Amino acid sequence: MSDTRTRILDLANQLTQSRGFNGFSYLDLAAEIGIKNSSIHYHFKAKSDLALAMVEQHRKTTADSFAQLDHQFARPQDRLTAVIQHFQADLRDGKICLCGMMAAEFQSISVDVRRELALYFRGFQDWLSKQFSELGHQNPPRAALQFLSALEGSLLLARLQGDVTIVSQALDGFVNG
Amino acid sequence: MSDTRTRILDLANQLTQSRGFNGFSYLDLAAEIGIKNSSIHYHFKAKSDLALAMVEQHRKTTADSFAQLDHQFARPQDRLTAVIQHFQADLRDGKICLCGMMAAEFQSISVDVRRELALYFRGFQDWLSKQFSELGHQNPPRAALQFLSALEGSLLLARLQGDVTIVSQALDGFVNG
DNA sequence: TCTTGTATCTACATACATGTAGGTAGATAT
DNA sequence: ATATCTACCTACATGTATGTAGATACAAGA
Repeated sequence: MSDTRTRILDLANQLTQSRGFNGFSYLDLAAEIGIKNSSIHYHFKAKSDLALAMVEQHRKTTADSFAQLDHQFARPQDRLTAVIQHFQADLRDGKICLCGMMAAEFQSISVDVRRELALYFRGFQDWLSKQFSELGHQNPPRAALQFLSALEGSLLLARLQGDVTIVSQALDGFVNG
Repeated sequence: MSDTRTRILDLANQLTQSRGFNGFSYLDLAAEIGIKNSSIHYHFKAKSDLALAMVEQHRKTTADSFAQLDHQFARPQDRLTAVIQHFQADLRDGKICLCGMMAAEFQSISVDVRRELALYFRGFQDWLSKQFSELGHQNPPRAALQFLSALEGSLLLARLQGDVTIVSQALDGFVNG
């Protein structure tokens, strides 16, 4: 895999997180990377192929991150806190969850990408569920869904209001009391 | 105010809720209404004017709806349930919260529209806060923020997974237990 | 050396989005 | 009757998005 391909994916990731997948073009990518837009087509024939590659890659790196958190922190609360801080860090650059962004663009994406997105959220929810299970919650999958929903929604509100603490406010019931 | 202007606003509302504000064009509006795209410009000089008019109108109709719920239902729980059912009804047509959708498109909208969106969410949160206050919550504004975040996030997840019950699952802690 | 693959390029095709300029037809007001 | 307003129109300008066709430079393998 060429370095250029990686650079395209990374840049597309950033732009999707800030502007949405429909918020940038191959011309934007090409200009920033310093090649021609037809060269982007060489790596990703259609933009929908780029979308699929992005979500597939993001699913994998996210799974890795979860595995890493599992052995980095002994307490589930600390893992959840780390997750929250991760999203807050992106938020400071105006970036929100890649897959949340694409979920908002649901109508314009292919069924392949939709399926991949659904798998991402399922993986996220399953991992959260394990954390709440360890914490002794009576209904871990439910708690996981509530955490995930609150996270995605609060990211939208926090960015709009320019206040990253909105995310922690929306989620503090899960990691504390 | 002409009937055409109203039809434009209504259609733009529906399309924003399903495809996002950047997911339709003046040509789409014109084709559906049966006029030319330049006639849309007559009513809304620029697309950003349309955005502003939409959010302003939505703020007003939402405020009216809240006032109506207040005297239609005696118990705050019933009002919250009605709100949830309202969003679930839209969801069955593939439509999610107008302002949630536009919040996701944050980067591409003008500061005027951003301010109007922020006012919408503030109004929503304030009303929710009153409900939780009546219910004896210890921190009503916090509960309101959590409800609102979970609502917006669960709409994205529910639409992606094609399961409206995800919304009630994400919010049942607020209206029950 | 010849062939194949990789990564890029130039040039073009097609479509759409956003708007502007200027005209028209009918209603209303003076 | 004349002037103005409302709501629409045709025609066009400009820019952008997505993508294709075909050429080029260069490296590696048979």
